[in-house]
Amino acid sequence: MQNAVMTRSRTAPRLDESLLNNVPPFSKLDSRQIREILDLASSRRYDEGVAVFEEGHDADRFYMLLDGYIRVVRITPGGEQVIALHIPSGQLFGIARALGRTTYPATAITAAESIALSWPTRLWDQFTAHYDGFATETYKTVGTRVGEMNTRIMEMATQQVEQRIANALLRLINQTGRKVATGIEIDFPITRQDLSEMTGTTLHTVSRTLSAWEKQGLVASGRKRITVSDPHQLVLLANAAR
Amino acid sequence: MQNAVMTRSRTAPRLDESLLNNVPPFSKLDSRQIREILDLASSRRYDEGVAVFEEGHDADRFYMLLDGYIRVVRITPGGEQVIALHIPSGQLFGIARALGRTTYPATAITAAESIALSWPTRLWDQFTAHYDGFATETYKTVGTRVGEMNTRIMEMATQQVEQRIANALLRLINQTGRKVATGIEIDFPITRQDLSEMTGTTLHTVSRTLSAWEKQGLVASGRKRITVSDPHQLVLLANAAR
DNA sequence: GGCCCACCTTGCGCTGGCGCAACAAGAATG
DNA sequence: CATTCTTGTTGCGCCAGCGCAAGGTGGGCC
Repeated sequence: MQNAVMTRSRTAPRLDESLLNNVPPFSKLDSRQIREILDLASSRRYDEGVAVFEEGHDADRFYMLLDGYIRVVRITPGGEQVIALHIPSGQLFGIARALGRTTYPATAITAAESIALSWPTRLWDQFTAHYDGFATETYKTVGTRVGEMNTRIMEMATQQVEQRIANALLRLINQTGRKVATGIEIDFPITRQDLSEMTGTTLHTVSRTLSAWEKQGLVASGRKRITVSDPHQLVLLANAAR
Repeated sequence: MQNAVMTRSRTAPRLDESLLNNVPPFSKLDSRQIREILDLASSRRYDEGVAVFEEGHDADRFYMLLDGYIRVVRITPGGEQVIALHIPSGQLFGIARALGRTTYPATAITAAESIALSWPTRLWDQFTAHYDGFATETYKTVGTRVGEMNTRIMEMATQQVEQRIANALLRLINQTGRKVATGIEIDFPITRQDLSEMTGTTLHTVSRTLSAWEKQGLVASGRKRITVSDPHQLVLLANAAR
């Protein structure tokens, strides 16, 4: 599964400081500090569908997604996948240390071709101690993700499948949407199967639901591609009382 | 809802140091440090069914549960409750700061009569900076809870109602079980409704399921009381392939 | 002791969504 | 450009679990 094409920064030209300038965990730092951090980083490109790290393995590195998208997944004993989160570029991931863990709690798979920086986990304490705002911002990230998980639990406990799919789509276009002529498109390849793994249903039901919405002009979709043309209507659907 | 009976430590005798001696976030501290921490704490007793703090309110204090049980709940716009977690004694809660938040993300309700210490949130940074192990241990707590939430998402996405109820029961007896003659009893009052709010189903289905298990001798239950007599069998049920 | 209220049980009919199955339509590969 | 693979669509039958409704039971309170 792992792809052979990769580049370590040690052999490549120095990374540009602008990469981290506007990224929350590093935004309070001055140019010298960012230089230090970049010099310690490895940079690497990942093909689509490749695992960056896997659930249960030693958390020996933590990551910062520069470009692309990451899907955080868990596999049941029975082999079914569940998608826990999507991570857009500009965010840290694989930060087991922030949760007091020594192994990764889930698997990270690229949803599109991606580029990520990474550092050895032993630098984590150094980062939190020396770099102003790093700790605070990472805990905010954790907090946001916890909030998202919480919301999903509520949705799964109380909502109908149709509402859950609507909510999942809305979350995706909020986090990773790209404006196009006909609406907002999800900016990485996503299958019905993926959506079903995000909402705890089957690809059949997702397919049927999207077909129905397409007929109503709410969405336009094709192979691995979904465009929401009427977000407002989708919000109404998502909040519809049972 | 809030109960009138309460005691602030400031007016009561000094709290005993043994209270925090074996509690993970404080276990590495010496007697002098524990004294300092206790002198800053307020202690208070809560009746069963009382809200300690509420979702969305300013996170002005953080808490340590000395005795009793806490239910962490969220309410949907439609008014339905979902139980996110149970917190047993000896754990911190209301630690919005550890998630970079300024408001509580959920409501904490006592599941039984409880006693908790609390400190103003402005002391949080002081605690994490000065007290060895405090930060590490609290992030472990966060990590554990994130793991639990994650597991619940997986269960809700992939398992049948019966398995989810079995898993919820097993989690409860692991965290808060008390050995009795006929098995392991959940150590605080719990209704079918509560279980349904933990598993995303209805009290009817929970009632039917428990009745069936009772006939098979797996559990014994009464009003607000559940005893698991055959945990092993329950584990088999929880893991049963669809 | 008797009333009331909160909690629990159970029967019955209905339906949302699943599982199966067969097929369609691009994309990728040689 | 033929073949194969992956992804998406749709019809159909079925059933787990829900909603409704009616009734039971134990505890707390006047």
